[in-house]
Amino acid sequence: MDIRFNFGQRVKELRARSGMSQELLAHKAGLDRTYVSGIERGERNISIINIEKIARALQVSVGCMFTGEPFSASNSFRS
Amino acid sequence: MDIRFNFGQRVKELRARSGMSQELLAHKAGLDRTYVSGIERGERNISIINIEKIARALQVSVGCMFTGEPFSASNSFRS
DNA sequence: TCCTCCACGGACTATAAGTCACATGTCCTG
DNA sequence: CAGGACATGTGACTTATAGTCCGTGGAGGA
Repeated sequence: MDIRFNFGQRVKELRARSGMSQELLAHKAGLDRTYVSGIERGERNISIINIEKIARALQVSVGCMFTGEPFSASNSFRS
Repeated sequence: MDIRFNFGQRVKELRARSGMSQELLAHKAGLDRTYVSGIERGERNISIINIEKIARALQVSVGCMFTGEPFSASNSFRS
């Protein structure tokens, strides 16, 4: 499976969970709406800096973006 | 603070733990040795596909690359 | 001295970032 | 039904930078 697709699905899931539109998420992350759309569709090979922007906008940890865990519990220890 | 730096430190840590040189890691990941060097020094804005390549080469989950967890305990995405 | 490992640079090429116009579809409301 | 507001998909495009390939030099170990 393509990690871009999985990541996109994860973004979509987390965004839906917080009730945001692509446009609002894009605005919070400082990105373009169509760019976020491309990410969710798995068409963008997003870089680590933009991954972090998305995570921040979604209010989850970056690690959380790559797990099925509902919340950012992954950073339980350390920091 | 800079996610590139933190990611680089994490790569360095995991690589050291598995006793690989930058060159070997680069070869396993299918990347250039100077590029891996740049990543570890926090100078590279690596993309998600290459993050996955590095994770694979290090035999850990992608999520593991962003946590302090020693092993790939949480694995929801798979190839 | 050789050898391995790594930081770092210059010069490229490949591709991500970022933006736009427009299309589609849904759900309203007059 | 026509209209408007809103959410999203999509192709095309330019600019910025990711990523490669050549190298040098230094530290440390055998």
